[in-house]
Amino acid sequence: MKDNNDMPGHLARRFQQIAVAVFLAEVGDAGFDLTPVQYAALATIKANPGLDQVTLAGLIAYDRTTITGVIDRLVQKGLAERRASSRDRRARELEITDEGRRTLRKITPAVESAQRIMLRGLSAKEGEDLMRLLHKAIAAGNELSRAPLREAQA
Amino acid sequence: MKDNNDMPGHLARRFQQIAVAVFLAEVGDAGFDLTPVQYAALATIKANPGLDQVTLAGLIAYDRTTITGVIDRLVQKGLAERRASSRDRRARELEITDEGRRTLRKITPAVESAQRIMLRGLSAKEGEDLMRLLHKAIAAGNELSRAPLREAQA
DNA sequence: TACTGATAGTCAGCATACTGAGCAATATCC
DNA sequence: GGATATTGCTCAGTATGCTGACTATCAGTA
Repeated sequence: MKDNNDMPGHLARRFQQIAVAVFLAEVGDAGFDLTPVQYAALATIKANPGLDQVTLAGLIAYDRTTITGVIDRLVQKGLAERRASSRDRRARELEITDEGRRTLRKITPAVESAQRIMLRGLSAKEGEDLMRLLHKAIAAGNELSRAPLREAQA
Repeated sequence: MKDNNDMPGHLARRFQQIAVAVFLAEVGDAGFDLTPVQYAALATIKANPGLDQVTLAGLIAYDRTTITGVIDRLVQKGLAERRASSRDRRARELEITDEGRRTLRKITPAVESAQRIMLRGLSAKEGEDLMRLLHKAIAAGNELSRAPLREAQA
């Protein structure tokens, strides 16, 4: 019988599990309390000032019902702001705060360190291969989840 | 600046996200309501009759606080049973039911189909490479999460 | 302009995952 | 044998991530 540990789905779960643990440990050691999900959202808000929640969700492949809570927590920590949009009264425009910018800058080393640690069992070439293969598999499966990656609108 | 989508942690999250969606879709289409996590637990109970919860958790790298709820749901669906252990009154022995065995047998094609679909963007060799690299990275990071993989005790 | 459909966001509910705490039972050490 | 440490399990609390439903708003069209 095929072992669970030989199924790609199970490997995906374990790699993600380790990745999250490593991220939280590194960022925590650096003195910050930010999850991988919150980090990605904050970095994307910084890179796309004034974007709305649906666009943000698309850029990082989060479900729109998940992004609500993530932003709630970023706002509550004073790292981001949520404003009503002037062009579309349904939408909320997101901005990073100065505090958010400071936090992003300070945790960057920890985040980069975490990415290295998750690949520490692999050579540089193997790490690149893994990234490339994950990219390729993800691109092919992008539309299969409820929260696919979406390019920003022009 | 490095894009989120080039970080291994983010790729891990996306691959897992797609893997879960594909699994639920395939198994759901086959007429069953079982999550990837519940499937792995049930298959492992079947392969190791009478094991206790901590051992089960170790075999599939789940946290011990997570396994409680997973087993609750398997028991509630009539797929597994939880009995007091005779040797250790703290422990619970787990058994698969006939219904659980039937379910496992019937959903196997859907589970296998799901594993193929998650790799559909890759050639056979690329799929093998991805599995091998994930294995290697996971082995090196095993102890970094709160729920590492553990071999069964002799 | 009124109708229709689509879109932005939220909410309730459920299932992972984890932290940290606690209880009961077992194992170990003196 | 009794104190101590460890182990198996559970629980409360928090954070993703999803389904499905709902409101408010917008866009397109008859």
